[in-house]
Amino acid sequence: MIANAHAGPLLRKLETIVTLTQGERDAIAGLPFMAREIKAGQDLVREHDRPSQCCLILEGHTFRYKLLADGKRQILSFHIAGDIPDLQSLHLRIMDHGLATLGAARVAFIPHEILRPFLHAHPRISDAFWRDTLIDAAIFREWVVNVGRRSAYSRLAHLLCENFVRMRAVGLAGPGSFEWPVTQEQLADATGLSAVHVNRTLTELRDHGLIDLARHKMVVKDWQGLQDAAGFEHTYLHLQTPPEENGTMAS
Amino acid sequence: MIANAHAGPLLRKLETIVTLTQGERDAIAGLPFMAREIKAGQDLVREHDRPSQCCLILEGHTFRYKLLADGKRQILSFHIAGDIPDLQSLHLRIMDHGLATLGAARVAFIPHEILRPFLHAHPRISDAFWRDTLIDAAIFREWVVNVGRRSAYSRLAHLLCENFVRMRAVGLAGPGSFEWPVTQEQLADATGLSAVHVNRTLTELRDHGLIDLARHKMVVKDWQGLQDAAGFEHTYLHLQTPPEENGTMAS
DNA sequence: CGTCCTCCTTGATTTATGTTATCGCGTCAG
DNA sequence: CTGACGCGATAACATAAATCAAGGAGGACG
Repeated sequence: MIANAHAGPLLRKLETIVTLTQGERDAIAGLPFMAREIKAGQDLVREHDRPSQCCLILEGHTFRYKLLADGKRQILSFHIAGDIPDLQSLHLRIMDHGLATLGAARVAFIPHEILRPFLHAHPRISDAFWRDTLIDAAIFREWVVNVGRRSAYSRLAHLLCENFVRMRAVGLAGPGSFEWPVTQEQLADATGLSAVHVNRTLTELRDHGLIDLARHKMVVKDWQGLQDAAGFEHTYLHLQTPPEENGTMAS
Repeated sequence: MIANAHAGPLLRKLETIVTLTQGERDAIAGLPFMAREIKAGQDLVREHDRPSQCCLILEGHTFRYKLLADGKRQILSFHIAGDIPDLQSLHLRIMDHGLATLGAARVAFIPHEILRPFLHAHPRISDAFWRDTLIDAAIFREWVVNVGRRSAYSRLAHLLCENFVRMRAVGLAGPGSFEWPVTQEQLADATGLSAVHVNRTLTELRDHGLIDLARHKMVVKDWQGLQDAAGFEHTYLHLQTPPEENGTMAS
């Protein structure tokens, strides 16, 4: 039994990266998590902040974003329970982007001055975090490809594939669906499209029988078809256990 | 005097991230660099490779890219002397993208089995590398914004700003110009535009008196104007010494 | 139980950018 | 010298996606 219930999501996440010893698990459970409930659409960190702590998502969905001078927004990534989206603030003083909640979320804040010596004392966990930030970067690269070179249709399909696989990897998605409190405007900001065009394209994906997305629930109706539409290959996610062996429905 | 002339670019790069001790400098100079000349347009690593070494750029320009099934290409980043673009291969087995030369280049290959214990023995250098990969990720984020939300005009201007600042930071650009053996097709693949439109937009930037780009030389004629056109802010590059104090021309 | 407010939907029109095609120039191999 | 080739420049035309505009559905809340 772990001492700290809040450690659950982080442990689950880290176990997808490295196999932890019991000592390491205990050490993580011993960290002082200060949990807080955050409402939907709230900023956790803002661009240009100089945070002195990191945010561990315990429950719910968050996203990173940047705003342009003319008010346009670009969403950079989506994050789920077990993620520490601003881990980088340990090494980079100034936030170059914001972090906000999608729906309501539960978040634990961990002070840098705790995390730094902790990682120093546990080099394997430190390596796991390094590996995680490298996977983060790999996902950013794929997003560059997505917004740079794919059609609206493939682009949206690709985003849906990615989220499905990532959520399944940590057990947060059922065999063919997952909860996702995202609006079409947010999908637009994640794909570099307009909200209107996201609506039209989503309708198209629905009409082709690939997905169903309504009332914060995403249903994957034709997983192979969705991957084909997206040109999705999971390599860039660098999963320890590929989706097929991971419970994602075969067909 | 350093023992190994090949270590120069890497030392210069690392010094922009941390201040090294003499012992650390000597240790780096003691690494066994196997230098090789590579012609223009050659692959250094391919997508899906499982490299057992990292590439240190000693001289010249390289870029990372991905190919899509339909033959489209997206360039993900440009790299210069001192960079180790595939450092991530230390932690992520499979390459999720390729690495190729722009013009002719000189490259040193360093085996993983040398680099791993080396970083273990020199935690401050290891931290510097971690910080560098985090800055890499920050640049990818800005590229997502660039291709996702900026007009062709701003987008191209932004790419030029970024390269100018990055090259100045390591002393590879003069006060208002730098060598850059890039073709318009490559600029297109980096910005998610078509080569034809890059040509048009470049002409526009030239006509506005912001830049001049010909015969592999990029001249910044109106640095402030170029930044304004791009909406460029250097924050995301996380430089130790900001451009102004860094020798970039004031006007 | 109605009313506000978000979010979704759909249609008409515009526009930025892509596509296709052609031409000129410089370089380089034979 | 000359032909081939890669690259840059331009023009004509095509189109994906943005923008503008108006409803409509469903929750939240008094």
